[in-house]
Amino acid sequence: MRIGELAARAGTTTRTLRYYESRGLLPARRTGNGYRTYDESDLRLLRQIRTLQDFGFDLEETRPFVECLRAGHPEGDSCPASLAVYRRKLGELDALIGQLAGVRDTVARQLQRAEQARAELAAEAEVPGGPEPVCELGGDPW
Amino acid sequence: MRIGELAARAGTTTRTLRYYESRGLLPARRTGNGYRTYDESDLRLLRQIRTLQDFGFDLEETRPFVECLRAGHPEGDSCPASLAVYRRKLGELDALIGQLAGVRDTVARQLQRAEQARAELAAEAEVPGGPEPVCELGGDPW
DNA sequence: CGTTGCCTTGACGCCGGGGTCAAGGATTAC
DNA sequence: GTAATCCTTGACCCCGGCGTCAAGGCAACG
Repeated sequence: MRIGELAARAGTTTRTLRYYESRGLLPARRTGNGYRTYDESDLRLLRQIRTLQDFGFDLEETRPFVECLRAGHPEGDSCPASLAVYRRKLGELDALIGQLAGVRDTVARQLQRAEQARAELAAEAEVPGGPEPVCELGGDPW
Repeated sequence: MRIGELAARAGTTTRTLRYYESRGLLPARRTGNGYRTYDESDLRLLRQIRTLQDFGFDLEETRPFVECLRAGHPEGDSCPASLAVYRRKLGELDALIGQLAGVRDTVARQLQRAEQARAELAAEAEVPGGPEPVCELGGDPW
């Protein structure tokens, strides 16, 4: 099969395939006229790459999986190098998620605070000298 | 104060300040010799920008906060436009965190599966024809 | 006077993962 | 024959947020 068909079957573009080839990730055989030609096993490699890319793996991080498949293993993650990438990625994801969760909470608190401040200003403007801010720690109002 | 001092006091670089100015975010007055000159209020604006940037806000997203401060409000988030950015960012963060959590779980499962497969292969190789895989649903082994 | 150290503008580089021409060759279809 | 698709390589573009020169001006110190 030629590049256009492979691209279509993997749901990507010819440009992407040539890019992968330029990175040494998915080399192609050539026919007499210089056209790239691929077979079903290339489609498997490509699908492996795409799956990992969709997970947010860098292109370089897919390389161990591709090489594992090319070495004849049944799955791209049948090799230690692939497992190592999984583990590293898990760590990165945990770190990133934790960091984002921290930011999320900070932003949520800032929003709360700012909304509260605006509400107080609005109330004060509506009834100038009107309802005092309630003291939530109050005992009996003398 | 001049650009170098402002940069130092905000923990950033002169290049960054010129970049912000080129984006219209932090314009500078000029002295007679063409040097940029800033005052304390500029430092406040800059700190606001930097804080939000550290949270992962795009530069454009800091603009409402800066304009809010420049309009004389006590805080950068004292204006509705800033609150809108907060809310939008919260949504984005939640979506992103959820997505990353999904990927994290998928990767974790893949890792588990792949490790399990390797362990089974190793066991089989160690005692060829040895311990059969246990059938967890078994009744009596006839 | 020279040296050092700040400042100015302008312009290119980087990173990842390709998109998007451009100019030309090969094959197939009619 | 020629039109329509494919294919080839090469090269520039994009994004955001700056880093990093380059070439030259202004100020202060000794």
